[in-house]
Amino acid sequence: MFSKATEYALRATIFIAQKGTEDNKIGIGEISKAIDSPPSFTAKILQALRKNNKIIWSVSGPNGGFYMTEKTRKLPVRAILEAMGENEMLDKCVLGLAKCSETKPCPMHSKYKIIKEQLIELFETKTIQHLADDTKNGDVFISNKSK
Amino acid sequence: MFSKATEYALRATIFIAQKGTEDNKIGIGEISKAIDSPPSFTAKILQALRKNNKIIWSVSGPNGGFYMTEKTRKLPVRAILEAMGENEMLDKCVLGLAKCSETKPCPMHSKYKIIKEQLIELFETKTIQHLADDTKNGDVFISNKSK
DNA sequence: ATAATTAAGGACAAAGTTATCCTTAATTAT
DNA sequence: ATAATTAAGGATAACTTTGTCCTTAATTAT
Repeated sequence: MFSKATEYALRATIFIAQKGTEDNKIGIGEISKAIDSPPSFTAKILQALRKNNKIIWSVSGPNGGFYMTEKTRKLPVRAILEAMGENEMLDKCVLGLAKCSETKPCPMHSKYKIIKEQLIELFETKTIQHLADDTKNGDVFISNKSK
Repeated sequence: MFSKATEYALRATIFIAQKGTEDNKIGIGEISKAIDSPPSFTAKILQALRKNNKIIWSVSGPNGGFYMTEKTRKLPVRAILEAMGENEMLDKCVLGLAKCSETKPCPMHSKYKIIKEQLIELFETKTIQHLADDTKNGDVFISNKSK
């Protein structure tokens, strides 16, 4: 469904939402180990989430790391997707037709549309906080590595 | 949603289903022009659909080209997706977690599952023939090029 | 048989994505 | 102030996907 970069972005953000606060910042090492992602690549992604879209926060230096505020935890999952440039995927024609539309629908259009609307609804109503809460006591991420 | 290769595969197959019969085969030139895809790349894709999965048929030589039989027109859209290796996408975790499952669900699992099931249902019930019929008198494909 | 036409298939090129490494900047502790 | 720690950012490498080109094989028409 999404690119690897977006998967890492989602996992990292959820993890940071669970554990990262202004006085308990999390380093890229811990994050990438927890969510099973390549550290440097993940760092780039977090930079983007921070710089362009201000979904997460960070500070350099000892005891530095990443964290989130109450405010950004309330953002919908879609905010992460937007930051990762996955917006197109949410309104694109399944057949990749540029001109597919209500008035000139491709043969999948009407049925696919209904499904896509549910996806959008899901990503817009679920917040980062919701996802963090749903896994607070689980080890969904940690267990990813050990097959 | 899908790769470009898969988009071309879907469009090409629908187009062939509409126009290609054993005594009216369609050349790669006409196909790629109609569906707005790179000819050589599309040729490779059609080779695969032919050779590995026998969704379409072809013959070389003058008046050669691609066509479909009644039988393969009745195949579900999913057959094309399988041929294009998009199967993984239909049962993958949104977050890309290897271990996400019913017993150890990621925080998107339960809601995403419902949507994914609809997608699978759609691709399994819609046949290539259905899609061909739905656009028989339209110029959905041809119009794709001219913006 | 020969020439013409069309798909098959191999080699390769271009572009995009994923991933690594190294240097710089920011921050903290001593 | 200095040293240590951590993210920021640039350069580049590895890999995948997308796309092109050329030669070969198959088929048809003459």
